[in-house]
Amino acid sequence: MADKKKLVAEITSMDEDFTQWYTDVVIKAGLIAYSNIKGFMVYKPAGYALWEAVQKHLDARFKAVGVENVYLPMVIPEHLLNKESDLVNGFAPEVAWVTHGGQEELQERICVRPTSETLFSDFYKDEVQSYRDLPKIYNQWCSVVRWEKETRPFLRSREFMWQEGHTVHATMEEAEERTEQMLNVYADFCAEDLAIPTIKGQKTEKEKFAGAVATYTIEALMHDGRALQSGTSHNFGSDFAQAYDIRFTDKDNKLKYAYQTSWGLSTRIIGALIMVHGDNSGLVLPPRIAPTQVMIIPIQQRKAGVLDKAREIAQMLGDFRVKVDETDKSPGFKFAEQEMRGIPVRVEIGPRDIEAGTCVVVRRDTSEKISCAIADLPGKIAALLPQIQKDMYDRAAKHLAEHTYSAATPEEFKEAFKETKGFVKAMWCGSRECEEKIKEDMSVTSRCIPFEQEKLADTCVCCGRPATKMVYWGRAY
RNA sequence: CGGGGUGUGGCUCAGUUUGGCUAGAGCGCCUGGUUUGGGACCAGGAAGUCGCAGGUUCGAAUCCUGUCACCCCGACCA
Repeated sequence: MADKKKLVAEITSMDEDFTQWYTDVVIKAGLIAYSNIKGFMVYKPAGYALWEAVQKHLDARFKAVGVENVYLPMVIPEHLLNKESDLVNGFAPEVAWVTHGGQEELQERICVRPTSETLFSDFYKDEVQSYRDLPKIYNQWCSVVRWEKETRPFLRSREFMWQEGHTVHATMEEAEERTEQMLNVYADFCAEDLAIPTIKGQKTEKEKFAGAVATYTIEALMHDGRALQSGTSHNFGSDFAQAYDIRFTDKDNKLKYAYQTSWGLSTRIIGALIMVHGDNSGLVLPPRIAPTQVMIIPIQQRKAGVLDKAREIAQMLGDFRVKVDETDKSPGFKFAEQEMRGIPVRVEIGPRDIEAGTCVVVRRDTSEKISCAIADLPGKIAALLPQIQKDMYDRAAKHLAEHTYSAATPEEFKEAFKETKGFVKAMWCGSRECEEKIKEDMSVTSRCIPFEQEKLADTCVCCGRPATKMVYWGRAY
């Protein structure tokens, strides 16, 4: 896609400056407006519609595996946050504090949730008494605040929307099963709805969530070769239960600590959507989540019958999310506009077509133009949308495969990151020292220990000692 | 938090070095008309406390001091 002719001016070419390209797309596609407060974004209709689509699909997948939605407070009193030390240490530098209520200074300051493990734990403490109360498979859709130093639309904002699932179980096995199950839900959602292939794996001790026993992740590869953590699922074991005193009486009449998990996916995924599928003309949306799937563009719309025909076609395509661009702009402007916004299919209809009983169908992802009899259009679109969805996934998967490299020796490892942009698979001894040294020397981080392991060599690419795991390394957003 | 940069109509900027007359341009916006198969054209119009505060001066967008915000590059993070 990168070599495709740039059809839209005003968007910086991604080969020239990927960061600027990203910002241009976000703005020109009408997704975001900057607010007056650093790191807080306005979601414009096109941007919010994407989040609504993500919510709709993901929520349906949650419901299918027994998840129930709840809503908890957005603020946490300090003493409650302080109960779990790893969590506090992990998030302390970036929480926002409320110190006053009106004019009065509060006795105890309260923070705006950076994540809700503490609140859920405190809630479950009273809610869970017996094994009969378990499990609880709850989720909430909300926004959280983390006072980041550097911010970017979708990828890192100080307030971001997400869902956070929090579960309690009677056994470690059940918690582990749920942790893996939810990671799979995320991976399937990314692959099937967003057309984004991901690598499933486990975070290293260094990269795992503060307070977790194990963190699983799906890692996606952006067009510029950088990685993006796209969803995470944590198994907390009984650590939080011990800190927050979540105990229940089991079948054997013994008092036991419960086991917990949490899992989240945020508006950051929209950044992935942009950076995996976008091109130099702007956004490219997979049909399944595109708020508008088909845009009908009338040509010479003032001529008698043209607009009527366009509306008639919209009626015919009632099974799809379809719109007619009736604005009084020139056709060229409209084409460019719809391309920037990433609408999967464009249908052109003008006097010439009407006379011939045809229309022109154009794919956003390939720019392919197809002439189609108007009568055949519903069938054509019905076949085309899934085809585009599949092709987009295949292209992204091809990009991922072509930008994943293997390194067996330290030399190969260094060489790989000198030239290549993407993931590098390499063997690792499992020590934190090596992980830190690699980060220091090459400014890349371990992305995950993939579930699908390969044996590339016997020794660690850093220290030469016997290797225990194969790890994906990369530069991350 | 360290390094660099920028604040002038909605947007992108010129003007600041060397203070001076009524603060400009392009894009966008509004009105009317002509247009329409890859970002149309003509005519007219609206819109700016020059980031904010103080100072120097007969006079400040321009000089000085302070301050705030934002952007980029690092360290930290979904």
